Amino acid sequence: MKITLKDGSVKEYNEAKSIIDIAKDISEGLARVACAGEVNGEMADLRTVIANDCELNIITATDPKALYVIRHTASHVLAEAVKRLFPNAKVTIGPAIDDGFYYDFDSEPFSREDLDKIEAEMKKIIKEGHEITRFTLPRAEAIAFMEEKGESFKVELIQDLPEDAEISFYDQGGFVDLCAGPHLMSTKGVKAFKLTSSSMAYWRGDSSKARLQRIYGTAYNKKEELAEHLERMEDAKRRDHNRLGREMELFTTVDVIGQGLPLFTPKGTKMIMKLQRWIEDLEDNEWGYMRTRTPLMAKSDLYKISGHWDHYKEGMFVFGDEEKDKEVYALRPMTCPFQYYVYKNSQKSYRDLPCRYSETSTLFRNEDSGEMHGLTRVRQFTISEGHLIVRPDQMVEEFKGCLALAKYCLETLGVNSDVTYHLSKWDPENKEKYIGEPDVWNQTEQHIRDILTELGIPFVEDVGEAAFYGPKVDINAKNVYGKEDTMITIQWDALLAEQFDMYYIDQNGDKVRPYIIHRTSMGCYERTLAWLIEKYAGKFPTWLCAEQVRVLPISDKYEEYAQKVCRELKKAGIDATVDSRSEKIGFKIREARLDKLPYMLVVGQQEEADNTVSVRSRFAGDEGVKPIDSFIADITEEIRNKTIREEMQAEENK
RNA sequence: GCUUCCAUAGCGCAGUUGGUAGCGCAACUGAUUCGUAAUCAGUAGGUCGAGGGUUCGAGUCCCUUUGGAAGCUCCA
Repeated sequence: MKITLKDGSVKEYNEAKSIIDIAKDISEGLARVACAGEVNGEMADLRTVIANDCELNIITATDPKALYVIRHTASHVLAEAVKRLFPNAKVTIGPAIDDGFYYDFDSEPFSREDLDKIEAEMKKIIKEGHEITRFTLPRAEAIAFMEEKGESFKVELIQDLPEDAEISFYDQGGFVDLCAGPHLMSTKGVKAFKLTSSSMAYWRGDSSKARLQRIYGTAYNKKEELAEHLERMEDAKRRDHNRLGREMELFTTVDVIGQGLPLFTPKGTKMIMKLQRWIEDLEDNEWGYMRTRTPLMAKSDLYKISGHWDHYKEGMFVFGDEEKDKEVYALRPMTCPFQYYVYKNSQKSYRDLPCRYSETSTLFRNEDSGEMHGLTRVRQFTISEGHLIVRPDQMVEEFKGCLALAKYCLETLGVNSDVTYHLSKWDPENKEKYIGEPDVWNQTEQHIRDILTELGIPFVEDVGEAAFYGPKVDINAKNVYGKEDTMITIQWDALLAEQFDMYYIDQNGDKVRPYIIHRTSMGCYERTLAWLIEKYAGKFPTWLCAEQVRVLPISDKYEEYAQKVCRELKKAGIDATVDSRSEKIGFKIREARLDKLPYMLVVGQQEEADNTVSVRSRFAGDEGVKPIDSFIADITEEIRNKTIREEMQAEENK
C-alpha cells in the first residue's frame, strides 16, 4: 500500500501498519511527539492500523489539532484520579471542548479543595507515565465488562450503540474507560493542565435525568501556553461587563427591586440613548421604517390568537387568575401582535406594501431565577423591534434588506467580524413545538439559505432553533468567556398573518395574505451595551461615550476659561464637563484616564491667552495645542462618522 | 428551577482553635493654586445580607431565607 505524507513524499509498505509504527519508521523523534494521525483528513488514533492507500498527516504536539487529543487524554487522567480518590464515583462522559475538557461524574459535589487534591493525583498519574493501550470487545461482552465494574452510565452508552459494534476501550495502567478515542500513547503526554472549576450537569443534558458533577479543566502542550490561557481568562474577567459595567457606574441592581431588573445610571442611560437615537433615525430616515408606539400589556385574548399563550405562557408576567377573574392581563413578551393591529387599522392595498413598522419596544420575560446574568439575560429589556408586512413577491428582497441593515449596524459598531450567522431551522422530529406544514417550513428554509448564500454570508444551520411560527437568521456573538448569545434575529413568518386575519387587496381586488418579517436591527440595547463594554473593555468609540471631553484647568485661576470652553463644546452637542477640583493636573489626568475618557483638554495661562486647548487623548496621548474651534470641528467629525480610533498601546493601570 | 461556591464601611479585601470590628482606595473637612497618570493633614463611616438556634460569649458553629458568581436547561 502507498502512504502519501503531508510533504508529498510517499512511503510504501507490504503489510498493514499502525500510524505510530509509520511514525517510528519515519523517525524516532517524530514518534515521540506524535499525538494523533489524520487519515484522508479524518482524525485517527495513533494505534489505527492502515491497510489501504491513503493520505496521512501525523499530528505532532505543536499542531493545534493535537490539543484535542491531549485534552481528551487529560480527561481520562482526571477520571482515573477521581476513581482513585472517590471510589464510589461513577464515570460518565469526558470530552475535549473548545478551550479545555470536562468529565461528568455521578458523585457527591466536589469542593475546590477536592479539585486541588484531584489535581495533585493527576500529576502523580502523569508522572507514573502509564502506557495507554486500546482494545475492543463485542457489544455483549462490553456491557458485561462495564456491569461488572458497576459503571451503569457506561452500560447505557454501550446499549445505544448498534448490535454488531466493536466497542473500544482504553487502558492506562489498569484504569480502563469506554472511549472512541483518539488518545496519546502515554499519560506522560499531558504536560500542562489545570482543573478550573466544578459544577452540576444533567446526564445527557436532560433536566429530568440524573444530576452529575462536572469537573472542568484545561490542558495545553506547554506550560507557557497554559499560563497564557489563564492570563486570557484573567483579562476576560477584567472585561466582563457585569463587573466593568458596575465599576464604571453604567448600571446597578438593587435587591429589593428584583433579579434581572438593572437600573441604568445617567452615564449608562446616556450611552443607551445614543444608540437608540442612532437606530431610530437610521431606520426612519434611511431604511423606510414607520415608528409605532403600542401598549406594554394586553389581555390574554391577544396572546391566545398569536399562539403565545399556548407556547410561551410560562415565560410571561400574568396578572390575575384565569379561573376567577373576567379579564387576565399580561405584560408583553414580544411586540408582534401589537404591530399587526396597527397594520389592521386600515384596509391595505398591494401598493401600500411593504409596511415596515419599527418600535423601540420594552419587553418582559419571566426568566427562571438562575438564568439572569448582568445585562445579557434580564427580565425587562428594550429592543429595536420591527415587523415588515410584505407581499409574498417582496419577501426575499425585504428579508435581504433586513440582513443588510443588521450588517450595517454591526459594522458601524465595529463588531461585524466577531459574529456568526445561523440559519435556525425547525425540528421535523418535534412537530408539536411548531405550527404550520412541513412543506412550508422546508420551502422557507430554502429561501433563507439562498439569500445568505447570495449575500456571500457564511452561516451554519441549527436544527430545532426556529421560532414556533417560522425559521430565522440568528446573528450570535461570543462574550468574554466564549459563551454565545444571540444579538440579532430576523424571522421569516408565513403563518401568523392567517391567525390575525391580516390581508391586503391585490390588483384583481382579491384579499391576499401578506408575509411577515420579525426583525431587529441592533438587538436589545441592554445586551448590545454589555457586548460593547466587553468588546472595548470600557474604552468606547468617542461617539458612544457618555462623557466625551473633560476640561482640566491647571488651577482655580483658569476655571472660568475652562467653563467657557465647556460651554462651547456643549453648544456643539458634545458631552463635556470641567474638573474644577483644586487638584494637581497630573491627578486630574490620572482620574480622567481611569474613567476611560476619549479626550482631555488641559487649559492654563497659555491656552486662555491664545483661546486654545491642549489636547490629550486616549488614542494618541498628547495631541498638541489646537484652537477651540478646530478641536470642535475635529471631534464633531469623529462623532458624526462614528469613527473607531485605534487605542494607544500600554500605559494601562499605572 | 437544579448543583457548587460566595456575602464584613461606597469599592477591593483581612479577621487565628468562638473572646473589644480592621487595612487600602473612595468620601467629607482644612491647607495647597500647581503644566500632562496619585500634594499634605485631619474627620466620618459597619446590628459583619436577613431571620432563628447552640454557647457565659457568634463575623466565626448549625438551620432557614434573600442576593451574587460559575455551570446545566431555556432564551433576545
